[in-house]
Amino acid sequence: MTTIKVGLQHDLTPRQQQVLQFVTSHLDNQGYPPTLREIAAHLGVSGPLPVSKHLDALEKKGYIKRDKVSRGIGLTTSLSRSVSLPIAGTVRAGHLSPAIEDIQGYFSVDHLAVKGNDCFFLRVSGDSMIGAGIFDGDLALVRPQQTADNKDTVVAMVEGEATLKWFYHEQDHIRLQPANPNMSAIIIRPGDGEVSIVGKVIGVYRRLG
Amino acid sequence: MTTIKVGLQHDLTPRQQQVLQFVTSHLDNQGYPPTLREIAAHLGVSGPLPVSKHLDALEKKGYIKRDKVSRGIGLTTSLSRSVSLPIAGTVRAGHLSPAIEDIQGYFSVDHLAVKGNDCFFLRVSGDSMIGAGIFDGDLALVRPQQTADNKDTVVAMVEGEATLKWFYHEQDHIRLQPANPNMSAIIIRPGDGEVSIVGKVIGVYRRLG
DNA sequence: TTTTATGGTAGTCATATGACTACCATATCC
DNA sequence: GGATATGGTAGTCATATGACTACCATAAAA
Repeated sequence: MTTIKVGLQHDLTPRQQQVLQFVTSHLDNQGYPPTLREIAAHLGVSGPLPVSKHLDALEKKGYIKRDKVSRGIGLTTSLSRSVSLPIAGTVRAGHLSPAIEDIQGYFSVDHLAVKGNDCFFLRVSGDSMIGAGIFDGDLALVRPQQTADNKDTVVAMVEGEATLKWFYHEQDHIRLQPANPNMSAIIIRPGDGEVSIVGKVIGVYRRLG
Repeated sequence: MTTIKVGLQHDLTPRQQQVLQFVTSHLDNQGYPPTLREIAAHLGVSGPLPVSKHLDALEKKGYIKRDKVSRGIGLTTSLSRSVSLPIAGTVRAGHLSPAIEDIQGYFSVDHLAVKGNDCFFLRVSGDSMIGAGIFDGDLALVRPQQTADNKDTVVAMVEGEATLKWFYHEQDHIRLQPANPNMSAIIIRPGDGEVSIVGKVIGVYRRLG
């Protein structure tokens, strides 16, 4: 029971694990795969041939894909695919405030959590979405889009300011509903000012402890 | 203010954008970067020199990092590190249940969110931590540890089963407190059974929409 | 024992590849 | 007009690099 095996690659020999790990870390650090001789140097062996054998074994076992070109090593494991997205400033979710500012930093997230390639994070401030489990300080993953469906959590620009609310389109108006019983909804009717949906919140990340 | 440049690459010429996009897609598809001549062929130009110029421009603008080796192109965006962690099964946060099972999959998260290298994710089921903004279906990022401080959210093994609760050490007993007024705390006194802390919840990821 | 898989040394070879020179065209900026 | 940046053609060159041959050692399997 309960044993958590974190990438142990049971069917690999220790040497093959070493090679795979080096290739992976080289890709992480340099952005491109190592040459056979670079791997050889890391292993402490003298020629490219043993390395080539190990890579062949790794390919046969399905861990990598080789091409007959320089640095022609590709990881088949899409495990480690992630996307680094900018943290685009702060949204005041309680009271309205200047909203989205410049990029504060970057945060990586699994590519499966992201749809499209223009998503970004916003750091939430305020308690207006507390009922939706979105707290002050959380990172909201936002996908830019102009439309929204009812009950979507959206970032809406209202009179030049960004708000994080539930979105409801009702009859002749849009209701921006905070998930907090102490706060009241904002009703926007045509002509009340500029209202545009910046995007939809498709994920939330919170750090604890 | 307010301009969100999410990979829009405003400061790139169309040609430079083409190059960057090709490099990115080549990395996605092949797992390693293209050569200058492969990029040239894609652009429809005849020699490596224009490509080299474009890559130099991209490096100067901070989009890539070049090395003077074959395929020595690394994306700076992927340099912000992430870690792929296993999703180690399900924790029933409401009622106690068999707890941690085998690995369901993997999920990448920014390395800054992880302390240590033996963390893992648990998929939450149940509503017992709803007051802490941890909902059914959320991914809880767990750092294994034996100790816990008061008010920490922990994964505790109680009589062979895993629970997700707030941890309080009081006088002669441990109180595992659900963040849900409809549920009552579990009091464990020495001799009541095996109680061990599996780990502390250091992050929560939730997918919306 | 023989075979097979793993893991290694030493070295050769063809060529893929980055760097470079020389030159040109077209814009934009001051 | 002159300077500068972008974008390109044609070609050369040194070497990095994958593939290969020949040979060896060890351990496990048949």
